[in-house]
Amino acid sequence: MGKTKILLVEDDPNINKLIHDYMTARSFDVYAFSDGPEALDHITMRGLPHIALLDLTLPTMHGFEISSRIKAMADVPIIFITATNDTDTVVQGLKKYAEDFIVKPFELRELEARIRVVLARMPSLDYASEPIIHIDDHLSIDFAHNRVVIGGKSFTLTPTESILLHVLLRRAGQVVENRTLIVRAWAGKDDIYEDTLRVHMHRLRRKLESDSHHPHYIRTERGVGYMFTVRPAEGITVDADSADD
Amino acid sequence: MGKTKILLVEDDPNINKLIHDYMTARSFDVYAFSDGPEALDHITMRGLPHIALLDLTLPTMHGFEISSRIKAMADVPIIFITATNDTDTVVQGLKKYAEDFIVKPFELRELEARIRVVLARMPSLDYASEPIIHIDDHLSIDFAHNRVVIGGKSFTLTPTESILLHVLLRRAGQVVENRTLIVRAWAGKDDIYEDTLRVHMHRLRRKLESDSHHPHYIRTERGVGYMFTVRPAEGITVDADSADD
DNA sequence: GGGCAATTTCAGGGGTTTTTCATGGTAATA
DNA sequence: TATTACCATGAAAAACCCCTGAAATTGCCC
Repeated sequence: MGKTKILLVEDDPNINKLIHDYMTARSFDVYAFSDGPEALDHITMRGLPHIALLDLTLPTMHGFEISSRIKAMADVPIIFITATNDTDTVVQGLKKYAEDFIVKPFELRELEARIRVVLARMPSLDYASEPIIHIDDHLSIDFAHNRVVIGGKSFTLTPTESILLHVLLRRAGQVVENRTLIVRAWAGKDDIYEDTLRVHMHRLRRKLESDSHHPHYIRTERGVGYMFTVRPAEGITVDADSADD
Repeated sequence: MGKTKILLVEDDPNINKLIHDYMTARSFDVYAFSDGPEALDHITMRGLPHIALLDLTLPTMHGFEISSRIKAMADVPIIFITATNDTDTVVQGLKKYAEDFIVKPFELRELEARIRVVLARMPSLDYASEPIIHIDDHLSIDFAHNRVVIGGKSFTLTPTESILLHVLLRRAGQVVENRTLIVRAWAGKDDIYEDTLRVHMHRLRRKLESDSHHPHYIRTERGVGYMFTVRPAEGITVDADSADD
């Protein structure tokens, strides 16, 4: 597996170069841009990064906007870099979009430390590095374009479905609690009920499960949450035999 | 589910009270202390919080020290509150101990936002990430997937059974009182009778005892409670220490 | 505004889990 | 042995959770 990919969007050339050089020296792969559209184009072409560092005030597109677009594709962690210390902005950003917020001027060491903390909490990010993820012979997923290909057929995922699938995939083999799924897919909102989650899981299943009564990929853990399972070969060890109840 | 529990350690009475009152008003359960030892005692007595807010400079115990002790018990997320903006301290803290760092003076809204972000990105501090526990040659337990494998057969545990087994296992070799089991499995509810507990223990036994008349693993201590016993020599080592009520 | 896609709410049904209840068994005590 | 308190067990009722389709709502683009 390759290096960790950082998407950087910062219009001040000096700061941009500083971050780029420092992080590159710390053996990250840094893709640096000075405005939102180019960065989003890059994602469309080359796939998702493991983490995004976004300045807030940019020439044509606000950092929040970029963040929304990225989050509509997948659950990519975001750190905002900003010159303003305005509490409203910070709170709004944290509530709706970001995993962290760092205020200029800052030291690069601190930025690095914060990046690593965030990444440490986001397991299995290898999925984000390949433009197209091949789950097995039947299923492959392209998060940058919100598409799944299953048994030759191709479906478009809605933004919500996309995030849910991404969160599940990132923790493949572990049960992801309903609460966690809701928090990640509907960050900031507080009036989302489990019923809503169920409906979305249902439609996600309809797209990638051939037999929805015996789901192959997405498993329900009653009372807890859902789990993405990668069946036979690699993946997790679910003990050879399972006679089940 | 109950409220989110915050452990607060801050020796400045004003700030302490401010945070306590604000977070309580935002419907968190706040356990506030002015020094490390009392806070750690509280954990030993009353169980782990969902998140800890720690000041760095405290009378007898440094915030880093408290953090180490807590992290040694469980993966509880930590946010440091500090007056210093020293990068070395921040970096060191983030690297080794904390999920986030907030510098005084700060607005309570921002603290709340950061708490929520940290909680949202934690993989849930339940027993969801423990590895498979091998009790002996016949029995192994996988709490992450709520399953037991006994003599080649695999059974799924219901949530209640899972909790009960988990509590018993953590104190393997000791008798766990009925009342304790009830508090653990039905935290918050107050109309649970021992009869109910017995029925659940019965069904737990049916799943992992081959001869329910002569139970091998779960022993009844008449008038007191139940005890999980690991028979011969090389049983498992279930952490000697445990912090519960 | 009209149309379209996505989201959310709602309600029925099915299955599982939890709880209660009733009965018989077992250990301690006098 | 009789009594009492506690426990095991099965069965049935109640509560709960999830699936699913359909309708209502929202949001966006032309």
